[in-house]
Amino acid sequence: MGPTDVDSATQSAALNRDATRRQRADAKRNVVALLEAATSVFARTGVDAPAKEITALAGVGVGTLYRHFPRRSDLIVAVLQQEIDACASAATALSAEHAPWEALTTWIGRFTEFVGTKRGLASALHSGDPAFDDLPRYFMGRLEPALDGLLGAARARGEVRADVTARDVLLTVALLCQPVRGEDPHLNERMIRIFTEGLRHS
Amino acid sequence: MGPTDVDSATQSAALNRDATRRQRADAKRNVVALLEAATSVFARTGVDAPAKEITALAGVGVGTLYRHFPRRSDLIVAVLQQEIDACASAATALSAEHAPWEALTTWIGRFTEFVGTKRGLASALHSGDPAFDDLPRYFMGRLEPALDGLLGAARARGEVRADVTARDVLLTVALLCQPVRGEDPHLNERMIRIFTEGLRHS
DNA sequence: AACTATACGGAAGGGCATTCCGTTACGCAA
DNA sequence: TTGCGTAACGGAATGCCCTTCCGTATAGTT
Repeated sequence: MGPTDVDSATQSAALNRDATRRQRADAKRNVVALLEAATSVFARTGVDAPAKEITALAGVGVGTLYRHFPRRSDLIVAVLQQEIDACASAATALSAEHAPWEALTTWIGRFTEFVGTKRGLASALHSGDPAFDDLPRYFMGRLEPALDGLLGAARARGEVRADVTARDVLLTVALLCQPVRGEDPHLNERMIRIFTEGLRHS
Repeated sequence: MGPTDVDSATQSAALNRDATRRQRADAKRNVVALLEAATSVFARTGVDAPAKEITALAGVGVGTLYRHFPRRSDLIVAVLQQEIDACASAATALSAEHAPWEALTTWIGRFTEFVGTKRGLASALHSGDPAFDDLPRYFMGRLEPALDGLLGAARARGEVRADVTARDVLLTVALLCQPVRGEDPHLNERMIRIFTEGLRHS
């Protein structure tokens, strides 16, 4: 995690502080520590991990966590921001390098890997919990336009049915990425491949 | 809910009591009250509803709930049993009345409606929580053979790709049934239709 | 009517999320 | 450099919910 990422995460976490923004050095350090701890814990235990586990690893009190990330989703968004952004920009790269259909399927694979790796991201995204309201917003805000480009190109060539939106695909794949207990981990890839196949045919 | 259903639910709840099974009348009454309350609460709040809400509606103590349904899934299974069974037997009826492909897609529609209506069933089905272990077991035990018949018939005619199992389809559709906050409710149907379309094409 | 196993109810125990507030220490200004 | 105002800290306290446990009540039998 480079310094740039940290800065942007810090800014998003501590939303618009007033003009004379004096962000104290210790506060900044703690935000970084929390983000690193959360990244590690989310990867291991999933996004539902107890808050205490994160604060313990970061070496701060729970109060500090809640100060910087009032809602759980704030923390999750901050952790995932970089990865979501990377995924979004992969779309433009792919569309430059590949034919539309291939770019589309490759990107879906990339996206699948991303969501599937983040335990619980998908279910958080679709949970009814209002605490996660911001996550889908950010997620969609970045990825919908990205996918829309790929989808539009393929559609223009008649390679994709016309009645499917980027939003549809994003939501579907996100749903299909959810790991199923006791099932072959490749199940999800297979399901997504079948769905993708369905995209061609009206 | 007829007396037959109650009996079967009661039996499943109080697993193999010994030969001289004396099920007390008050116990039976309470089981019925709990099932009715749970049905109502699940429909309103979802399967994650606090246990207390159910016991309060049933007019019993929490201890009574846990006696009859030691794990949460026991209660959910009991509530859903009839509907799962109905869905399973619809499969044989459909395969008798329709051509394989049509029977298959019709049944998937039926199944979609069933899962989609039950708030939280899908996520309970896929939650990591070991308390729900029995639900997928029962669910699969009943529905996998049912769907397998439909799928096999369609596959025999070359109307379905060979590399897809009943289990795959069941899990996928169950995932795709999950309602997404703030999205068109028809989204799910649409996603499932696209997936189904993908089933035809290898 | 007495007896016994069954079942009841809710208090107790424990975990986790979130809030609150007395204490700490950063950073500016004199 | 020193002192002050305030951002920020930490963790105890609160509250919700799940689950267990056990003293009490009662159905059903003799």
